[in-house]
Amino acid sequence: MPAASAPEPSRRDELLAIAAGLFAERGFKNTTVRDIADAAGILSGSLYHHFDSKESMVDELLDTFQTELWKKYDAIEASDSTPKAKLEAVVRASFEAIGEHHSEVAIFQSDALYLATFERFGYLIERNRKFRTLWTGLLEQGVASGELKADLDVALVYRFLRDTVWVAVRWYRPGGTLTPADVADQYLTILLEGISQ
Amino acid sequence: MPAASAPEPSRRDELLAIAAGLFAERGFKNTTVRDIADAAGILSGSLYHHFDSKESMVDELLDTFQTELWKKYDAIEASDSTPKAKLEAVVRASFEAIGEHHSEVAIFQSDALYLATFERFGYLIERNRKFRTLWTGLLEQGVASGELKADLDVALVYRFLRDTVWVAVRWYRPGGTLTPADVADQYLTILLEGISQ
DNA sequence: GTCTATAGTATGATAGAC
DNA sequence: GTCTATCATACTATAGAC
Repeated sequence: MPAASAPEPSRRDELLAIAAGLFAERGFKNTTVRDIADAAGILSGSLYHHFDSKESMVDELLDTFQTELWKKYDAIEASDSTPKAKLEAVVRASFEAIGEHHSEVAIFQSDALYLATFERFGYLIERNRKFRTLWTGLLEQGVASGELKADLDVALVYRFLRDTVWVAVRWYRPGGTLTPADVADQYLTILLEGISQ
Repeated sequence: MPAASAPEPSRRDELLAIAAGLFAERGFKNTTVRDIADAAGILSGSLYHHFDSKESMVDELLDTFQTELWKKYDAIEASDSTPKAKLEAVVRASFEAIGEHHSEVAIFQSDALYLATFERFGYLIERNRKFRTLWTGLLEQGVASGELKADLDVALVYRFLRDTVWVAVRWYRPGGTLTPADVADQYLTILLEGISQ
């Protein structure tokens, strides 16, 4: 019976984590099943005992991560904070996701556009729409409530905000001196107050 | 004799432009030489009359674009504006580059990290270093001159600014209603003043 | 759960005719 | 400048032994 505090990862989970690291580092298409098998110390054919295909590996990674993220988003949306506070909360939750699911976010940033061209990954497009609806909604409510500037171009600020948050996965390294909360604080300060003296 | 106002593109230039569009749209690795040839209406073997390899195509695209961009950066750096004005100018020049060399910027954003692992593309790493030196230098000078907030974390603001500018290539479409100058204006306003009321 | 062995395909690139 | 034809290699995936 494994200790409750450290559930033993199954071999399958280990392999998936190895694949995630490689996909994140060099891209889905640039990672071969042989690369994954090599990194795991087995032969490529053995991978197919655990997974149907290379695609199903990345599918499982992205779906699991997004499901978890949306639990947090839904809770924030359902809370009774002000629009601005909700916006800050979803930004913080997103930076936390970069800290906790670094590989998955990196894969999503690099390969989602390509993967979304296959029917199998159609859910990526649907989730993207839902994401935009949530974030632009909060911006619009913030403008309406007077917490944000009245003359904002919401569509443009949305893209600015979205990109600013997720692109941080390119340089942020979990386990360094900066916590996700630190980065979120600084990003929100810049976004809300600007850098001008 | 071709008209001076519209120099005829050579067949080679046409092929390079076709390759650029495909690389930008689906990534370097996801684009095959057959894809490029198909799009040009020729067979893949014929491409090798014009280019040594697929790599040399992307090499030429990135190098040409970066050389041109650095002419602008160097001129801005050498001007006698204030640090803040120089910073605004390099941001504007970068958005202009997204407008004028959309495919090249997109390729750079998607594939530079992967390509830089080959010696042939070592210049990408060197240029990246030069870029960071220029931008962080301007931020530091802006803080020193009192134009920017004194308590800025320059390294973090640099990454924020850099990513915010270049990642716009993902959604910006040249020829739409927004000019690069429009986008630059809005981005700079957010960056300098923030979105808080 | 992993290995051996291999099928089937896609890919970058080349040689020589037209 | 393009085509025909093809090579050599790399890739995903499968079948069956251990």
